[in-house]
Amino acid sequence: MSDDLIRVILADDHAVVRAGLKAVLGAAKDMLVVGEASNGPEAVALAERLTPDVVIMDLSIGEVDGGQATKMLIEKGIPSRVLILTMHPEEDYLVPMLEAGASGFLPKTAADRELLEAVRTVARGDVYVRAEAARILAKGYQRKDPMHEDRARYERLTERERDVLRLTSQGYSAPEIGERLFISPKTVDTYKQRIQDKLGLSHRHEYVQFALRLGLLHA
Amino acid sequence: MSDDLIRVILADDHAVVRAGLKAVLGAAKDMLVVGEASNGPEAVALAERLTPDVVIMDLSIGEVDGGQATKMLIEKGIPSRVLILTMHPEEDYLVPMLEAGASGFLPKTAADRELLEAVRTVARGDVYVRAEAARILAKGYQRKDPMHEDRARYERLTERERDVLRLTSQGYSAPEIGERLFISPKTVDTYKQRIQDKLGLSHRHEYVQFALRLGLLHA
DNA sequence: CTTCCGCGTGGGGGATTCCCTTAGCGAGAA
DNA sequence: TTCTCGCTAAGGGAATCCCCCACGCGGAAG
Repeated sequence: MSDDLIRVILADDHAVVRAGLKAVLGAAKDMLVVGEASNGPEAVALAERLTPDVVIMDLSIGEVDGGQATKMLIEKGIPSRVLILTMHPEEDYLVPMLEAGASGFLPKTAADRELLEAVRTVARGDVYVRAEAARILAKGYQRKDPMHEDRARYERLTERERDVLRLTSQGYSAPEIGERLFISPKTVDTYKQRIQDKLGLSHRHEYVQFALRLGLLHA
Repeated sequence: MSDDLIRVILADDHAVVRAGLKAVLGAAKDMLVVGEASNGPEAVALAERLTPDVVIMDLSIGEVDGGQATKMLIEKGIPSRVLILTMHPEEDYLVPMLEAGASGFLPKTAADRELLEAVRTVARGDVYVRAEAARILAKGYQRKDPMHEDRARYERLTERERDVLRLTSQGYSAPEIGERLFISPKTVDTYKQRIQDKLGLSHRHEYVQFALRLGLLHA
């Protein structure tokens, strides 16, 4: 196995990026690009067929993102390792990707030799994470929990309660919300009361902060 | 001039992307990559020194983005053409970039030959825009004006009025804002009245929408 | 087959907030 | 000086918010 070439699939929706990766990997004598995909499902199908050693995966490749594609690979039992290569900084995605089953994480700002080193590392079955990112692994779990708590509490809300939470955080008053949902303003009041009981949100600004954290606004 | 090589500078903070561009452009007999930069100021300095025919510029390259770097090139009177190459869709950035002085705009999803065609087009002094993006140019100006109007109106507000606008859109009530700014709730009322006079915002949800458009939230 | 609970729906009433008008004061411009 | 601009503030009626309570329905537990 150690004499064989490392077989690699590239999954990125940017043609220039794929070209760049092919150029870099092609210069290495111990690697071979055996396939390319421009979206998530394509990458999964290709990996299932070719069972490469490594899949180099971008995070934002169409509707099915790299994280979902990675999970699919794991669930299907495909033995390929996944190396996440993205323009997003480690802070936001490192931990979720490793949880999804990725074996390595590298920002696109990385130099060529770092990429080759990462590919070889994950091909060996090891996990590749940059030294600077090690701190994230230590700290990251602390600030991910409150986010998950928020999300979990939000999931416990009723459909109507979520409507009221969203609209209230957008600045609508109870009568205005009542018009939109075709219910009485007093009913809206009731939902606000329930939201307060369930989430502990009392003032309106807490609604806004909560909605901002959950990404409920900007819609 | 038509016999000469098209001299190109690459400005992108992603090493792999630069490698990819070099690979693609290197395959073309009529082009030559004469320099690389990984951030905006570096790109400007390099272009000033080498006066290439084309600068291929990414939008998000550090603190000084591609738009600012493009403006700097224009202001310094550097004769190089700028081709914006980005992962962002045309809808959001095409018009602002052309206004900033760019000669071309291409998403990174574009194929190799499209990139070469774009480089040759801007090197000739023409403007390169994809066919699908022509629609944006027709429609874009209609929806960019209100944005500029919003921004312009916001600039006309006084410091205190902006504070109240921001805090109100975050969901704070007049008494709460008064506490934060160390003024009376009634004074906050006054500012809200002025904001309504100047911006025509009456209901709270209009505050939120306005602040969302202006990017005042998420802070 | 009851009983119970979750969910959507509504009301009453006191406290609070909002909206609109009016106004004083200090600093810089005309 | 006089005028304008920005920051400050109050009064009062209308609207909203907050908290407690109530009803009907459908599914789950008993």
